[in-house]
Amino acid sequence: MGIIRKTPAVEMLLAEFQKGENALSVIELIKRLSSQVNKTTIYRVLDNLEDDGLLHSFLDKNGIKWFATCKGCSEAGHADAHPHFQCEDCGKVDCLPMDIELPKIPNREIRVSQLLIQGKCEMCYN
Amino acid sequence: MGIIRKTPAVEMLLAEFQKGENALSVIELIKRLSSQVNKTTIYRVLDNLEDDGLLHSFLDKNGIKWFATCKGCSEAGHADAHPHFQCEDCGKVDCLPMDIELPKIPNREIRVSQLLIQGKCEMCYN
DNA sequence: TGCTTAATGCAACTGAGTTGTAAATATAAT
DNA sequence: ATTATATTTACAACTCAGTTGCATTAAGCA
Repeated sequence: MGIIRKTPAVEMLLAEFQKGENALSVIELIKRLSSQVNKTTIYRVLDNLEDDGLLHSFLDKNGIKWFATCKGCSEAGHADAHPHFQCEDCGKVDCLPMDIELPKIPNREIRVSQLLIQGKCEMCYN
Repeated sequence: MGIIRKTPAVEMLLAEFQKGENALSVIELIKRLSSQVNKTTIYRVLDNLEDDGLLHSFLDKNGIKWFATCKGCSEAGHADAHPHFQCEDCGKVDCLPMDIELPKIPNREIRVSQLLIQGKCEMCYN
Protein backbone atom coordinates (compact mmCIF):
# COMPACT_ATOMS: atom_id res chain seq x y z
CA MET A 1 0.00 0.00 0.00
CA GLY A 2 1.23 3.43 0.88
CA ILE A 3 0.74 6.77 -0.71
CA ILE A 4 -0.33 6.67 -4.29
CA ARG A 5 -1.76 10.08 -5.03
CA LYS A 6 -0.51 13.53 -4.16
CA THR A 7 -3.51 15.05 -2.46
CA PRO A 8 -3.83 18.25 -0.43
CA ALA A 9 -4.09 16.22 2.78
CA VAL A 10 -0.83 14.44 2.06
CA GLU A 11 0.97 17.66 1.29
CA MET A 12 -0.37 19.48 4.31
CA LEU A 13 0.76 16.70 6.61
CA LEU A 14 4.19 16.47 5.04
CA ALA A 15 4.49 20.22 5.38
CA GLU A 16 3.92 20.01 9.13
CA PHE A 17 6.91 17.72 9.44
CA GLN A 18 9.10 20.19 7.57
CA LYS A 19 8.63 22.94 10.12
CA GLY A 20 11.42 21.78 12.41
CA GLU A 21 9.88 19.42 14.95
CA ASN A 22 10.85 15.90 14.05
CA ALA A 23 8.06 14.29 16.07
CA LEU A 24 4.41 15.26 16.27
CA SER A 25 1.50 13.59 18.00
CA VAL A 26 -1.59 12.79 16.01
CA ILE A 27 -3.52 14.85 18.55
CA GLU A 28 -1.38 17.87 17.76
CA LEU A 29 -1.77 17.35 14.03
CA ILE A 30 -5.54 17.10 14.40
CA LYS A 31 -5.53 20.33 16.42
CA ARG A 32 -3.59 22.10 13.71
CA LEU A 33 -5.35 20.72 10.67
CA SER A 34 -8.83 19.60 11.62
CA SER A 35 -10.45 22.70 10.17
CA GLN A 36 -9.11 21.67 6.79
CA VAL A 37 -8.72 17.89 6.96
CA ASN A 38 -10.94 15.34 8.64
CA LYS A 39 -9.30 13.45 11.49
CA THR A 40 -9.99 10.08 9.89
CA THR A 41 -8.07 11.23 6.86
CA ILE A 42 -5.22 12.39 9.06
CA TYR A 43 -4.95 8.95 10.65
CA ARG A 44 -5.10 7.20 7.28
CA VAL A 45 -2.62 9.43 5.51
CA LEU A 46 -0.16 9.07 8.39
CA ASP A 47 -0.48 5.30 8.18
CA ASN A 48 0.22 5.46 4.46
CA LEU A 49 3.25 7.67 5.00
CA GLU A 50 4.52 5.16 7.51
CA ASP A 51 4.01 2.28 5.08
CA ASP A 52 6.01 4.24 2.55
CA GLY A 53 8.85 4.68 4.99
CA LEU A 54 8.59 8.46 5.19
CA LEU A 55 7.50 8.44 8.81
CA HIS A 56 7.66 6.07 11.73
CA SER A 57 5.30 5.89 14.67
CA PHE A 58 5.46 5.11 18.36
CA LEU A 59 3.39 5.58 21.50
CA ASP A 60 4.32 8.00 24.21
CA LYS A 61 4.06 7.48 27.94
CA ASN A 62 0.33 8.10 27.86
CA GLY A 63 -0.30 5.68 25.03
CA ILE A 64 -0.97 8.35 22.45
CA LYS A 65 0.42 8.02 18.97
CA TRP A 66 3.28 10.06 17.57
CA PHE A 67 4.82 10.16 14.13
CA ALA A 68 8.33 11.23 13.32
CA THR A 69 10.30 11.84 10.18
CA CYS A 70 12.53 8.94 9.25
CA LYS A 71 16.19 9.39 8.59
CA GLY A 72 17.35 5.83 8.17
CA CYS A 73 14.08 4.21 7.21
CA SER A 74 12.87 2.85 3.90
CA GLU A 75 9.81 1.02 2.71
CA ALA A 76 11.70 -2.22 3.25
CA GLY A 77 12.08 -1.74 6.97
CA HIS A 78 12.34 0.89 9.63
CA ALA A 79 15.65 1.41 11.32
CA ASP A 80 13.81 2.58 14.37
CA ALA A 81 15.91 1.11 17.11
CA HIS A 82 16.66 4.66 18.15
CA PRO A 83 15.24 6.00 21.39
CA HIS A 84 12.63 8.70 21.74
CA PHE A 85 12.92 11.35 24.39
CA GLN A 86 9.87 13.04 25.87
CA CYS A 87 10.15 16.08 28.09
CA GLU A 88 8.05 15.80 31.22
CA ASP A 89 7.65 19.57 31.40
CA CYS A 90 6.85 20.76 27.90
CA GLY A 91 5.80 17.42 26.40
CA LYS A 92 8.03 17.76 23.36
CA VAL A 93 9.33 14.54 21.84
CA ASP A 94 12.59 14.07 19.94
CA CYS A 95 14.16 11.16 18.16
CA LEU A 96 17.62 10.65 19.59
CA PRO A 97 20.08 10.00 16.79
CA MET A 98 21.75 6.96 18.28
CA ASP A 99 21.25 3.24 18.28
CA ILE A 100 20.67 1.36 21.47
CA GLU A 101 22.30 -1.87 22.45
CA LEU A 102 19.69 -4.52 22.96
CA PRO A 103 20.33 -7.13 25.62
CA LYS A 104 21.11 -10.63 24.45
CA ILE A 105 18.17 -12.90 25.04
CA PRO A 106 18.62 -16.63 24.50
CA ASN A 107 15.86 -18.59 22.78
CA ARG A 108 13.92 -15.56 21.71
CA GLU A 109 13.70 -13.78 18.43
CA ILE A 110 13.80 -10.02 18.67
CA ARG A 111 11.86 -8.21 16.01
CA VAL A 112 11.22 -4.66 17.15
CA SER A 113 12.14 -2.56 20.12
CA GLN A 114 11.05 0.77 21.42
CA LEU A 115 12.87 2.82 24.00
CA LEU A 116 11.10 5.80 25.48
CA ILE A 117 13.12 8.02 27.75
CA GLN A 118 11.55 10.71 29.86
CA GLY A 119 13.07 13.66 31.60
CA LYS A 120 13.79 17.29 30.95
CA CYS A 121 14.78 18.56 27.53
CA GLU A 122 17.47 21.12 26.74
CA MET A 123 14.98 23.97 26.98
CA CYS A 124 13.40 22.96 30.28
CA TYR A 125 16.64 21.73 31.85
CA ASN A 126 17.96 25.19 32.63
CA MET B 1 -1.29 6.92 49.46
CA GLY B 2 -1.22 3.23 48.66
CA ILE B 3 -2.98 0.27 50.22
CA ILE B 4 -4.17 0.79 53.73
CA ARG B 5 -6.76 -1.94 54.23
CA LYS B 6 -6.63 -5.58 53.37
CA THR B 7 -9.79 -6.07 51.38
CA PRO B 8 -10.94 -9.04 49.29
CA ALA B 9 -10.21 -7.09 46.10
CA VAL B 10 -6.64 -6.47 47.15
CA GLU B 11 -6.08 -10.09 48.04
CA MET B 12 -7.66 -11.44 44.88
CA LEU B 13 -5.47 -9.22 42.74
CA LEU B 14 -2.31 -10.10 44.60
CA ALA B 15 -3.24 -13.77 44.27
CA GLU B 16 -3.35 -13.43 40.47
CA PHE B 17 0.24 -12.26 40.48
CA GLN B 18 1.30 -15.28 42.51
CA LYS B 19 0.19 -17.75 39.88
CA GLY B 20 3.40 -17.63 37.88
CA GLU B 21 2.98 -14.95 35.24
CA ASN B 22 4.95 -11.93 36.26
CA ALA B 23 3.07 -9.53 34.03
CA LEU B 24 -0.67 -9.23 33.46
CA SER B 25 -2.70 -6.74 31.50
CA VAL B 26 -5.53 -4.92 33.20
CA ILE B 27 -7.78 -6.27 30.46
CA GLU B 28 -6.85 -9.82 31.41
CA LEU B 29 -7.39 -9.13 35.09
CA ILE B 30 -10.81 -7.65 34.37
CA LYS B 31 -11.70 -10.74 32.33
CA ARG B 32 -10.71 -12.99 35.18
CA LEU B 33 -12.19 -11.06 38.07
CA SER B 34 -14.99 -8.85 36.82
CA SER B 35 -17.68 -11.23 38.06
CA GLN B 36 -16.39 -10.61 41.56
CA VAL B 37 -14.76 -7.17 41.48
CA ASN B 38 -15.83 -4.04 39.67
CA LYS B 39 -13.42 -2.87 36.98
CA THR B 40 -13.10 0.57 38.55
CA THR B 41 -11.94 -1.11 41.73
CA ILE B 42 -9.45 -3.19 39.78
CA TYR B 43 -7.92 -0.07 38.27
CA ARG B 44 -7.80 1.67 41.64
CA VAL B 45 -6.33 -1.23 43.59
CA LEU B 46 -3.65 -1.75 40.96
CA ASP B 47 -2.71 1.92 41.19
CA ASN B 48 -2.45 1.60 44.95
CA LEU B 49 -0.29 -1.49 44.67
CA GLU B 50 1.97 0.42 42.32
CA ASP B 51 2.21 3.34 44.73
CA ASP B 52 3.20 0.88 47.42
CA GLY B 53 5.97 -0.53 45.26
CA LEU B 54 4.48 -4.01 44.98
CA LEU B 55 3.80 -3.69 41.27
CA HIS B 56 5.01 -1.57 38.41
CA SER B 57 3.12 -0.66 35.28
CA PHE B 58 3.87 -0.04 31.63
CA LEU B 59 2.06 0.17 28.31
CA ASP B 60 2.40 -2.48 25.66
CA LYS B 61 2.68 -1.98 21.92
CA ASN B 62 -1.05 -1.33 21.64
CA GLY B 63 -1.08 1.21 24.43
CA ILE B 64 -2.86 -1.02 26.90
CA LYS B 65 -1.77 -1.13 30.50
CA TRP B 66 0.10 -3.98 32.15
CA PHE B 67 1.19 -4.51 35.70
CA ALA B 68 4.07 -6.68 36.83
CA THR B 69 5.45 -7.84 40.12
CA CYS B 70 8.41 -5.81 41.28
CA LYS B 71 11.62 -7.46 42.26
CA GLY B 72 13.87 -4.51 42.87
CA CYS B 73 11.25 -1.87 43.54
CA SER B 74 10.25 -0.12 46.72
CA GLU B 75 7.87 2.65 47.64
CA ALA B 76 10.77 5.07 47.35
CA GLY B 77 11.36 4.44 43.69
CA HIS B 78 10.96 1.84 41.02
CA ALA B 79 14.06 0.20 39.65
CA ASP B 80 12.20 -0.28 36.42
CA ALA B 81 14.91 0.34 33.93
CA HIS B 82 14.55 -3.28 32.91
CA PRO B 83 13.07 -4.12 29.53
CA HIS B 84 9.76 -5.81 28.88
CA PHE B 85 9.40 -8.46 26.24
CA GLN B 86 6.10 -9.03 24.46
CA CYS B 87 5.59 -12.05 22.22
CA GLU B 88 3.99 -11.14 18.92
CA ASP B 89 2.39 -14.56 18.64
CA CYS B 90 0.90 -15.37 22.03
CA GLY B 91 0.89 -11.85 23.48
CA LYS B 92 2.60 -12.86 26.72
CA VAL B 93 4.75 -10.24 28.40
CA ASP B 94 7.77 -10.83 30.60
CA CYS B 95 10.03 -8.57 32.56
CA LEU B 96 13.58 -9.26 31.47
CA PRO B 97 15.85 -9.41 34.50
CA MET B 98 18.57 -7.14 33.23
CA ASP B 99 19.36 -3.47 33.23
CA ILE B 100 19.74 -1.56 30.03
CA GLU B 101 22.43 0.93 29.26
CA LEU B 102 20.94 4.28 28.54
CA PRO B 103 22.69 6.46 26.01
CA LYS B 104 24.46 9.53 27.28
CA ILE B 105 22.51 12.65 26.47
CA PRO B 106 24.11 16.01 27.10
CA ASN B 107 22.02 18.81 28.59
CA ARG B 108 19.09 16.61 29.44
CA GLU B 109 17.98 15.06 32.67
CA ILE B 110 16.86 11.46 32.38
CA ARG B 111 14.17 10.45 34.79
CA VAL B 112 12.49 7.30 33.55
CA SER B 113 12.93 4.98 30.64
CA GLN B 114 10.90 2.21 29.17
CA LEU B 115 12.17 -0.39 26.75
CA LEU B 116 9.64 -2.64 25.07
CA ILE B 117 11.03 -5.44 22.96
CA GLN B 118 8.85 -7.48 20.67
CA GLY B 119 9.46 -10.81 19.03
CA LYS B 120 8.86 -14.46 19.70
CA CYS B 121 9.05 -15.94 23.17
CA GLU B 122 10.66 -19.24 24.16
CA MET B 123 7.39 -21.10 23.65
CA CYS B 124 6.55 -19.65 20.24
CA TYR B 125 10.14 -19.58 18.99
CA ASN B 126 10.32 -23.29 18.25
C1' DT C 1 -20.19 -1.93 69.61
C1' DG C 2 -19.95 1.93 67.37
C1' DC C 3 -17.17 5.56 64.58
C1' DT C 4 -14.43 7.18 61.19
C1' DT C 5 -12.51 6.95 56.92
C1' DA C 6 -11.04 4.25 53.20
C1' DA C 7 -12.72 1.20 49.69
C1' DT C 8 -16.30 -0.36 46.58
C1' DG C 9 -20.05 -0.60 42.99
C1' DC C 10 -22.48 1.51 39.63
C1' DA C 11 -23.56 4.35 35.95
C1' DA C 12 -22.32 7.73 33.18
C1' DC C 13 -18.68 9.77 30.91
C1' DT C 14 -14.13 10.79 28.13
C1' DG C 15 -11.38 10.68 24.29
C1' DA C 16 -8.14 8.40 21.10
C1' DG C 17 -8.66 5.69 17.48
C1' DT C 18 -11.63 2.80 13.99
C1' DT C 19 -15.23 1.45 10.58
C1' DG C 20 -18.71 1.76 6.87
C1' DT C 21 -20.20 4.16 3.14
C1' DA C 22 -21.46 7.52 -0.17
C1' DA C 23 -19.40 11.39 -2.56
C1' DA C 24 -15.29 13.56 -4.46
C1' DT C 25 -10.98 13.66 -7.01
C1' DA C 26 -6.28 12.29 -8.70
C1' DT C 27 -4.39 9.68 -12.32
C1' DA C 28 -4.24 6.92 -16.42
C1' DA C 29 -6.36 5.63 -20.70
C1' DT C 30 -8.71 7.10 -24.75
C1' DA D 1 -9.53 17.50 -23.37
C1' DT D 2 -12.76 13.87 -21.87
C1' DT D 3 -13.86 9.88 -19.73
C1' DA D 4 -13.20 5.82 -16.89
C1' DT D 5 -11.80 3.80 -12.53
C1' DA D 6 -9.78 3.25 -8.51
C1' DT D 7 -8.15 5.79 -4.59
C1' DT D 8 -9.05 9.23 -1.25
C1' DT D 9 -12.05 11.96 1.49
C1' DA D 10 -15.72 13.52 4.83
C1' DC D 11 -19.02 12.37 7.91
C1' DA D 12 -21.32 10.08 11.35
C1' DA D 13 -21.53 6.49 14.13
C1' DC D 14 -19.05 3.40 16.71
C1' DT D 15 -15.46 0.89 19.92
C1' DC D 16 -13.33 0.31 24.07
C1' DA D 17 -9.71 1.24 27.60
C1' DG D 18 -9.65 4.07 31.16
C1' DT D 19 -11.79 7.85 34.38
C1' DT D 20 -15.05 10.43 37.41
C1' DG D 21 -18.72 11.44 40.79
C1' DC D 22 -21.23 9.87 44.25
C1' DA D 23 -23.89 7.10 47.29
C1' DT D 24 -23.15 2.81 49.82
C1' DT D 25 -20.38 -0.57 52.25
C1' DA D 26 -17.00 -2.30 55.21
C1' DA D 27 -12.12 -2.41 57.39
C1' DG D 28 -9.77 -1.15 61.42
C1' DC D 29 -9.45 1.31 65.59
C1' DA D 30 -10.98 3.40 70.04
